[in-house]
Amino acid sequence: MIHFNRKTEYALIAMEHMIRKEDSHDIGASQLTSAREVAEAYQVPYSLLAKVLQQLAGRGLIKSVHGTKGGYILAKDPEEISVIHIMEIFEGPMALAECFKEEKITCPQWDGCRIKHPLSQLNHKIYHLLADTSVAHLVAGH
Amino acid sequence: MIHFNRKTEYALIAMEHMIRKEDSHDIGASQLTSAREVAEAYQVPYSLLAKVLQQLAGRGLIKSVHGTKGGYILAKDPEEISVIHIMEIFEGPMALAECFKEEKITCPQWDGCRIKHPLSQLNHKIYHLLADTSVAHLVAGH
DNA sequence: TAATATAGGACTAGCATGGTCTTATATGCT
DNA sequence: AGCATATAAGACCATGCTAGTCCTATATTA
Ligand code: SF4
Ligand code: SF4
Repeated sequence: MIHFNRKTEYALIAMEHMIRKEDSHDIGASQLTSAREVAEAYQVPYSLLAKVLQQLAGRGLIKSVHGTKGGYILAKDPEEISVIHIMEIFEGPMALAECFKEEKITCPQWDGCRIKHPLSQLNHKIYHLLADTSVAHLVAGH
Repeated sequence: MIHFNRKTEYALIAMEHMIRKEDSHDIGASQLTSAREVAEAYQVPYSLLAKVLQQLAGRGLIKSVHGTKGGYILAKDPEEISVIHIMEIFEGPMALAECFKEEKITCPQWDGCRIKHPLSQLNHKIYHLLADTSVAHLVAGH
């Protein structure tokens, strides 16, 4: 089926939260966002969210700060981060059909398959929809 | 992740096969297509394909003929059958996020969730891509 | 009556998802 | 120094879905 898994959604929720926080320009307020802060604000399981943020940090999308008063902060322009980028971190390469993401073809139907080319076109259209939507678009008013 | 499951692919393969057969206008050749014929032509597991075709017949997309020399034949204009229609038979309602297909909301994040509206827009765009692609489009040259 | 087709239910191995728990480490505050 | 709190990372697990098999019943033709 076509759907986001929870990790992707939690990542998007957290990113939206951090973008909005940055936009608010609250002088004095820390720009850092901790996993706990997001977990409590949106009722997301803390342990799982923590690892989601760790992965985002590992990919360089956000920067982490250790220790008390630590947390995360955006490391890139949110306009430059696409929804498909987040998705592929948590769900692997997007492919409507298995054969669209494989080096060596494992699908037994491949030889005789006559639908792979038209489906590949659909695949590209959906991919570009997701690639053309940045996480900044998720923030209301953007 | 965003992908078709095998049943959907097998259904699309079978539909494409039947459309092409109908287009060929072979006088004398039976227009009926058996599950075994498709299974052998595309190396699809017969038992599984049989049930896929049964479901398509149950939904009225194809008509079944019992007995020896029986099989299936298209019951509707393939231009009028969308890819999303086939998908939703085998994978349930399409929804990028769970909350897009529920009557009563079960997602714990729903109240505070700020990404559901922008994601819903994405959802509709993808849905219409799939709704605007008919199974007839899958046939080469269409 | 035998062969072959659809109809449909029961069952299962394997895998992905979504989650928890534990430990290690870094940092700020008193 | 010592504690509280933050990230980092791995092990572990319950549940549900996927993709498939197998078996039986029924309809039709030769
Ligand atoms: S070859 Fe055809 S059946 Fe196999 S994965 Fe690609 S599209 Fe699907
Ligand atoms: S409410 Fe938000 S988090 Fe919950 S399913 Fe909908 S989009 Fe996802």
